[in-house]
Amino acid sequence: MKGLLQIGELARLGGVSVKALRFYDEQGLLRPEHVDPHTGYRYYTLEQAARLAVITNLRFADFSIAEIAGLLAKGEIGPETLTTAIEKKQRDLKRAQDEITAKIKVAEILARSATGIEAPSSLKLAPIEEQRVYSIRERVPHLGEPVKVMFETAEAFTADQNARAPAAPFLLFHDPPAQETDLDVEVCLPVREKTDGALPITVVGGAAIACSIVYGGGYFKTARLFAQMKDWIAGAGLEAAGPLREVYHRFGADQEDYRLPSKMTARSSRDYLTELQIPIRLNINTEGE
Amino acid sequence: MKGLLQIGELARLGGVSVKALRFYDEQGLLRPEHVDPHTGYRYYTLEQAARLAVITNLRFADFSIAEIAGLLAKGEIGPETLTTAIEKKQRDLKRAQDEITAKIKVAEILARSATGIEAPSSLKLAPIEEQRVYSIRERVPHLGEPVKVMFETAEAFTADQNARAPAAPFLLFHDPPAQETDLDVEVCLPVREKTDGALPITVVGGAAIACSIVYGGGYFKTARLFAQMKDWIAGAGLEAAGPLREVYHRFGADQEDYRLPSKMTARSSRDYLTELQIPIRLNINTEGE
DNA sequence: TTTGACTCTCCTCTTAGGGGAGACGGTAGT
DNA sequence: ACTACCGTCTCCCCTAAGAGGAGAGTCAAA
Repeated sequence: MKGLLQIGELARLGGVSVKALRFYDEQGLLRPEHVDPHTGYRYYTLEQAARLAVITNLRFADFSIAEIAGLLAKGEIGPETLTTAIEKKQRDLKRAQDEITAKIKVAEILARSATGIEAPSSLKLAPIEEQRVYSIRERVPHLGEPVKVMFETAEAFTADQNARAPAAPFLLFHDPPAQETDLDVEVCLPVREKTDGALPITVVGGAAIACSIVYGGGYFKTARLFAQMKDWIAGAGLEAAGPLREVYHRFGADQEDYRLPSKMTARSSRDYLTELQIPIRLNINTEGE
Repeated sequence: MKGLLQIGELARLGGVSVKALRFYDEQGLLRPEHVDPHTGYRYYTLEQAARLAVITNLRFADFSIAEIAGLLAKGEIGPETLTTAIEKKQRDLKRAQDEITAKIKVAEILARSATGIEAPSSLKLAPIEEQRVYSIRERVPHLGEPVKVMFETAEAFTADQNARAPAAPFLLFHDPPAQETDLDVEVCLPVREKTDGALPITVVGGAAIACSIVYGGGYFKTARLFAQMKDWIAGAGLEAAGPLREVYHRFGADQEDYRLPSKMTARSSRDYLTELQIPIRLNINTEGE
C-alpha cells in the first residue's frame, strides 16, 4: 500500500491532468490498481505509470483513445500489429501536413490578394476532387452549337444506361489559354459508381487548389471572366496547372427534350449559373525523408 | 425572385453542405436574402454566393466561424486588419506543421522501438516545456552530500522569498555522459511568476522531444538506468541534445527540517520517485521559405 | 391526386477532456 | 478537539462545426 500513487501524483508524474486520468479510468483504458470502496479514492501502481507512458506516447502520435484501447486490449499484441498501425498513422500525419501546406499557400494568396490587386470578391480558392465522368473529347471550330451537340450526344448515351450522377456537367479546355477558335474541348458528365452497362469511364483528376468564380447569365461573359481570372493569377504570382473548366450548374433553357434534374433547368439564359475554374500549381516542397 | 437560389443549389455551387449553410444562417454569418415567412424556405442571391466564397476561403485557411464573423462584421474592414489576421493565421499553421513534424518523428521512434530493441516499457517520449527556476551551478567531486547541500541552500533561499512553485526540483548534468566524478551539475528549483524579492531567475529551455523514465527507490539505480536509456537512444539512431535531467518527484526522507509539499515527502528512500530525462535532437528540416 | 425531390425544425451525437459546484477525506497547526 | 487547507470524489454542463436522422410540410411534374 505504501508504494501506491494518488491520482494527482500520477498526473504530475505522467504529465497529464487529473481529469484525463479519471477519463481513462472511465474508458477502461487505465484502471487504478485499487479503489477505496469507502472514499472512492483511486490508487495506482508504478506499473500503471508505465502503462500511462505508453498511452501518452500513442496519444502524442495522434492515436485516439479508442485506437489505443484497441491496441492495448488484445492481450500482448504482436509487434507487427503495432508497427502497421503506427505506419498508417505516420501516413495520416504526412497527409495532414500536406493539407496544412495547402492551407498556408491559400492564406498566402489571400494575404496577397487582400492588398494591392483586388480580386473579384467571389473568387474562391478550394481543392477540386477527382471525378468519374463519361467524356467526349474533340476539336471544334468554335464554341456553341458543336459543343451543344456533344453534350446532347453524351447525355443521351449516359441516360440509356441510367448512369448519370446528380452533379453538374462541365467542359475542359485543353488548349493554351486565350484561344478562341479551333478548340480542343472535352465534354464531361459525372456518372455514378454503378452503371447498367459497360460505359467507358474517365477519371478527371482533381487539384490541390483551384481558383473559381461563379457567374449568372449568358455565356458571352465567359471569355472576359476567364481573362480577368488569368490576370489575377498572374498578378498574384501564381501559375495555372491543368485544363481550365467551365461547370454548368444551371442551364438548359433550350434543352426541353432532355431529362434534367429540375434544379438544373433554367427558363432562360438570364438564369444560367456557370462556374469557371482554373487549377493552380502549388510548389509544395516535398523534401521529407 | 427569379434569380434567387435555394439552399441546396447554393450548397452545390459553393461546395458546402446544406447543414453548413443553415448553421451559418444561425450564427449570423450568412443570412439568406429572403426567408419565406410561411414555409421557412431560405433564398439566397448571387452576392451571397460571393460572400460564401469569402467564407469558405477563410474557413479553408483554418479561421474559425467566430473569427470570420468578427472579420466580416466590422463593416468594410481595412485590408490591414485582414492581412494581419491572415499573417497570424499563417504563423499558427506553420507552428501546427512543426508540431506534426514532431509527432511524425515520435511515431517513427515508436515504430522502431516496437520491433528489435525493446524499450523499457515505461519509456516516455514527450516535449519538455521551458521552466523558470532558481538554480545553482557548481562542479562537485561526486553526487550525494555536496548536491544535497546545494539543494538545501537553494530551498532555504527561495523559501525566504516565498518564491517556490509547486513543481518538482531537478538536477541538470552538464557533463558529457558516463562521467561519475568531478561533475558539473546545476540544481534547479521551479519558482513562481511573482516572487517577494529580486530572485535571480534562470529559464531552463525545453525540448521538442525528450525521452524519460520514472523509477521508484533509491538513487543507486540512476547510473544504470541512464546507461540503459543511452543505449536505447543510440540503438534507435537518435542523439541526445542538451543536458540530462534528474527530476525528484518524491523524496526528502532525510530533510524533515524543510517545508515540502506533503505529496513530495517520502518516509524512506524506498518510496522515492525519480524521473530521468534526456532531450532528443530532432532533425527538423526547416527549409520553409 | 400522387409521387418524388426538396426543405423545414428539432433532437441527439461526435473528441478528449475542462470548468465548476458541493460534498468528503486527510493532515497540520492551534 | 477545532479549524484551515489541500486533495479527491461525483455530477453536471460546455466545447467546434457541423453530421445524422425523425417527422412534417412544400413544390413541381405526371
